[in-house]
Amino acid sequence: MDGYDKYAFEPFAVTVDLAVFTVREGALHVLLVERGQEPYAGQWALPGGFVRPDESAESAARRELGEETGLTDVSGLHLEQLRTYSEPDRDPRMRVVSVAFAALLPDAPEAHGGSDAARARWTPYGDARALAFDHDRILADARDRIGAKLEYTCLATAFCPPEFTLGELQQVYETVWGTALDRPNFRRKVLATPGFVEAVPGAARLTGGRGKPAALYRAGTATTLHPPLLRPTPEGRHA
Amino acid sequence: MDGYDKYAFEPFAVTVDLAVFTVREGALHVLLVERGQEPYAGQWALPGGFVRPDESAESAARRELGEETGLTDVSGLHLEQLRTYSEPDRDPRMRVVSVAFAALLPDAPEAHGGSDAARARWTPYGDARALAFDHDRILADARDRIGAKLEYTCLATAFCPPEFTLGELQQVYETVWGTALDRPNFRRKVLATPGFVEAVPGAARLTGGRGKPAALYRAGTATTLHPPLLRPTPEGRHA
DNA sequence: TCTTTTATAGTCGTGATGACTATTAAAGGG
DNA sequence: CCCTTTAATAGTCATCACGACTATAAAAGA
Repeated sequence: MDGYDKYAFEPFAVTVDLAVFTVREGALHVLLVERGQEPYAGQWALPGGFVRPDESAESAARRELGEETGLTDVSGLHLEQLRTYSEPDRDPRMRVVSVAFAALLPDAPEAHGGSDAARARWTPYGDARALAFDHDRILADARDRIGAKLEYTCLATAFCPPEFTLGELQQVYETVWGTALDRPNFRRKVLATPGFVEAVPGAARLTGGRGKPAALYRAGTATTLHPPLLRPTPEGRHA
Repeated sequence: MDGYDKYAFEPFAVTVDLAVFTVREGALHVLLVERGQEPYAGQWALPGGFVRPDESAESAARRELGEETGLTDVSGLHLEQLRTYSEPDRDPRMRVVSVAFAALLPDAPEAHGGSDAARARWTPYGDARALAFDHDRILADARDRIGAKLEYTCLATAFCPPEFTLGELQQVYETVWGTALDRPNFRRKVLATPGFVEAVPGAARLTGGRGKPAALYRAGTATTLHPPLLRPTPEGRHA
């Protein structure tokens, strides 16, 4: 931070880009917007925008999250900074440094498109390819991070509505990781971790299903998982 | 990224700040520089500087790492992006967004101070307080991250010279975590993890010690620890 | 009523790990 | 030159977490 007058510094534009995830119909979906102008006009991109003079990147990200999802209250949603992308040529017009965020939504309300980008749409993760700028990489990094954090945090409940069944929670893991989990073992692990979930006392149950109704749970107060809930290893040795 | 012409955007200065760690004499040390000018003149700060027009934040961070440590070759050192700090008031003069990095050094060569900051010094982590700007927080975040990554990565070898004993490796863990570890158990765990370390075949040994000479090891090819090497939990339940 | 479906309960064996004890190989002091 | 100190290395043992199962319960639909 020394040397403000020793080195000239170029002014940068600073933006935020958001990888907004939800689990819909057993598949991981991500919110994309269609670009209306060059460069990459007509291509899909992650929602985002410029950081304004009076706000931090976190504030800008949450503001954009509200604008792009059309939700009126985004204060409780999980939003975390991923990393910053600053390759000199990542925007063909000018020097743009982008702070990337990942957001997790429980339900999947149809995107209505905010003032900034009217054509926002939920897209299955696998279909989100050939995005504008370096957004393919940002999106892949975001998914990697979320998948890894499921192992050692209680983050999975951020994908769930306020009350949920253990089956729904398990489906979050299976969807993000792309692997099947043993149901009794998953149940044992979740219930054995204090503060991960807490039972809804009213013996409530979920309607609509075919089999035995499932008990409802709420997210607990714990934030980390000790010991972690490791995803099954396709190859290699260990536990 | 839409709306380049809809919203005016303020130009930002973009800097990198580095939390450079090493283990020296059984204590975690961090590289600090003394500020020569306002604001915070005379106070200590993390080394860093402006990102230049033709380089990414990663390039700038590695360049600064070389300048501040005085090392001629920093290409092999561990350097990772932490997160970006962008509070509007973090620099009293202007809007500065800083991308923070953590770097790990094996040996602790006395800092010689580069062109940018002549007064770089290794400081015990506990003594690094009241730093300029928001560097107290950056430094704390950096230590948290490094400590957490020791659990599930092979990062600890980045603190060690090319050849090291298991005792030295254990001291890295104990120093960063601030806890004592059981030596036979640590040894069993490290050797049972394939690719963490590999024995130096020449039955080499470390000189200078008092007791039985220790075998030497090199860093292996593995990067992650499965299952992780969890730090002992002071409170609470689990493994 | 019988089958299907899903949630929940429990069992069993193995591997990882915390807490130890024992042995080996050096330095240093008397 | 022995004997103590120091540190590395080699075990042992019990507990716990977890993967792989099997069994039971409670609903919907035929």
